[in-house]
Amino acid sequence: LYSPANVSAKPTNLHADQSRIILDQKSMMNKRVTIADVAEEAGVSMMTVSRAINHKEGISDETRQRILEIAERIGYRPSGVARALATNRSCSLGLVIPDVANPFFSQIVRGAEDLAYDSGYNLFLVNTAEDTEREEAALESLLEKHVDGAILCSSRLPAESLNNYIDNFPFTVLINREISSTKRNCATINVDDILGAQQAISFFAAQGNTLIGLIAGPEGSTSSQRRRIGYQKGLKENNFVYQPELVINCEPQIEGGYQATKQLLSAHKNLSAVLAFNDLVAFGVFQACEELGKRVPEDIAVIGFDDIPLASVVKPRLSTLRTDKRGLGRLAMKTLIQLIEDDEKVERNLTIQPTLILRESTI
Amino acid sequence: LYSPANVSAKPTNLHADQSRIILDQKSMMNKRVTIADVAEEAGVSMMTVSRAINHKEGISDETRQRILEIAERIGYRPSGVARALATNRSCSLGLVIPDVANPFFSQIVRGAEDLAYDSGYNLFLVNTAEDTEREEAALESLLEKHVDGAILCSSRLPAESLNNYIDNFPFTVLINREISSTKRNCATINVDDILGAQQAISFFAAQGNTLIGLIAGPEGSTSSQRRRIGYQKGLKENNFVYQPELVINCEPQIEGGYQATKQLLSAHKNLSAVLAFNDLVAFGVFQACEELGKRVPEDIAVIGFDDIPLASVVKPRLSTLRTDKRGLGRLAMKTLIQLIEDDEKVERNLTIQPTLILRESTI
DNA sequence: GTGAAAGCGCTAACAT
DNA sequence: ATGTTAGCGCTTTCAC
Repeated sequence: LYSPANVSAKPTNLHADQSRIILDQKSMMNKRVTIADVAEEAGVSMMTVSRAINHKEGISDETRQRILEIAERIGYRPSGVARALATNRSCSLGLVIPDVANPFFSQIVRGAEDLAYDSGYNLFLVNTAEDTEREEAALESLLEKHVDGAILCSSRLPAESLNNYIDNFPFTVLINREISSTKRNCATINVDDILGAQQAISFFAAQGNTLIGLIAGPEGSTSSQRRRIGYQKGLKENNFVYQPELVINCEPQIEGGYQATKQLLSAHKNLSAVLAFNDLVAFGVFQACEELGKRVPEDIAVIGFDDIPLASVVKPRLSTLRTDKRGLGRLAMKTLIQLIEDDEKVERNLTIQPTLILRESTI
Repeated sequence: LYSPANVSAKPTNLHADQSRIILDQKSMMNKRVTIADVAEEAGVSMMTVSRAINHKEGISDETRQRILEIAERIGYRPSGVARALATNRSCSLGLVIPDVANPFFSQIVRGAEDLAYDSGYNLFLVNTAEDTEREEAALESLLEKHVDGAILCSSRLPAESLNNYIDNFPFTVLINREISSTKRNCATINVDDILGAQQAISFFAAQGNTLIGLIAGPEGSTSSQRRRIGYQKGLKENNFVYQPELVINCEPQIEGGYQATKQLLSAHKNLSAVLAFNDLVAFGVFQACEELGKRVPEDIAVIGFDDIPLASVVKPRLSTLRTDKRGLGRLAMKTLIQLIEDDEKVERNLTIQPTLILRESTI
């Protein structure tokens, strides 16, 4: 029955055949190849396999090599789920934004995902659609998914609720949102809207404009409020009088800018410059000017905010305050990963500066 | 020491106090509140708790209610990781696209994520950056994460590799990519690029154009190949001669279209119409035309593909073959979920038609 | 350098 | 209607 000849004849093949049978059975039953399978095939314990695949020490190079080859051969793939349960680290992160379809946010997503990928994390993406309930539901689901951290972009959550979630997540990074007290597990990154608006106004002033309007976007938005403050500071800086009637709120899309501009221009026909809440609103300004027979930039100079990709494509090409959106996404992700990796010296409150890009909508 | 009086005096409070101590200890040690804590607090077995929180039957409404309240009170949150390990279902899905920053894909993402959210799934988003290695790495990571299914968008993977991944994922939906053999765990959704391109060419022909160029996008892309076929069919249909030198490949962004157009126009100065691979490429065509002093549409008519939001905003407004991107994303997600939920009658090969939208870039 | 045992938090299958 | 047992696939801790 058991002859030495048989065994020594083709031991490897026998072994391989046997394992193939086992693996075939596994695949029949739709079962994963596990660390136990690798261990059995290699004739070592599961621990040794674990050490090999995780590149931990305390194992000879020779056995590691052998185990790695076997793992490869029998099609072993580690289970992130099991690993997450055992280690309490999922290597998944959350990114919560209002709307990926908005080019401003999609650029942020791209920057964040790039870095997450480079760092070995996967990214859960969630859209809130500016809906608080949906945002809370999303955060709950991320909490259940055991994410190692999350980036929240332009969160509309009330302060109390937001604080509560920050406490529940291991780590969070907030984009364009401030919190009252500094927390060890939370960092914020804000675009310096005030400075940006100031720059625009100063530029307008230097060009000899005296009557400068602001199409201010949605009243409730933090960015809108900050841009209005910058507008006021810019006027003061240049010794102009702040006239509230030259400021008008609107929806942050093209149509909003169009309506607001028509209203503003009908009341102030000698307006010579307009700062728009964002680039889309600025496109609305263009439309209204065209309709009213005002030339841009000869009659009216226009500056937008954000520099979305098509700002440089529309006619006239739009001058705007550029935010490096992809860089912002990368920075947020870098900060999050630093927090996770317990980097002591990571800055908790970052500000990034927009850059004034001059194109054809200003002289 | 132990007097019945003490016990009966305020049993509930004692219990509550005790549990609070336990929970405080837990939170001190940064431990999760588990199903076992709820079970202990409620004085039932873990199974009963499990049944309660999962709304399974075989439990009285009364106990379910009581357990749910306790769970809520002590801050229990189910562990998706543990559940995934036990059930072999993660409630996570993967979405693999070339680039979220591209408005075509970001709209698809939005549609897909909306439906995933409604259906109780979370979505891992991955960008491939048109890089095959990165795509494979992404798929590997999704496999490790135990996703219940994945949507692959415009995959550049060689057929063999793609087939292999399809076999390894529980379910996949392919967008804009075909496979040789129908598989039970895979569906495909394709935009009818051929028909779209044909329509465009026929329209150009009807307008009296005789020399029509194609800025064809990336050579490896399926869409590019199909659009080229449609271009050829369209020419043939209208009795034009196919001249390969009027077709030029490029990167699928503005810059690519710009470069390609400059090249094409310098060699063929009498070109009177251009079909662009997508809207971004078409914007690049605009830029090049402007630089070369060609008016659109008077000197050159342009049609794009996709109809991204700003196609209707640029000047001139771009005529284009519209795809309902958000609808496509929703359809892909719906199909994936149907596959997962073992819907027998789900169609494995879907095609959606683009619509020719005429604006100002054509006469 | 390697292995055995226990456990992460949950649920399927089988009791009762 | 509720409880018990035995995992899911991996890592941690301690032993050798």
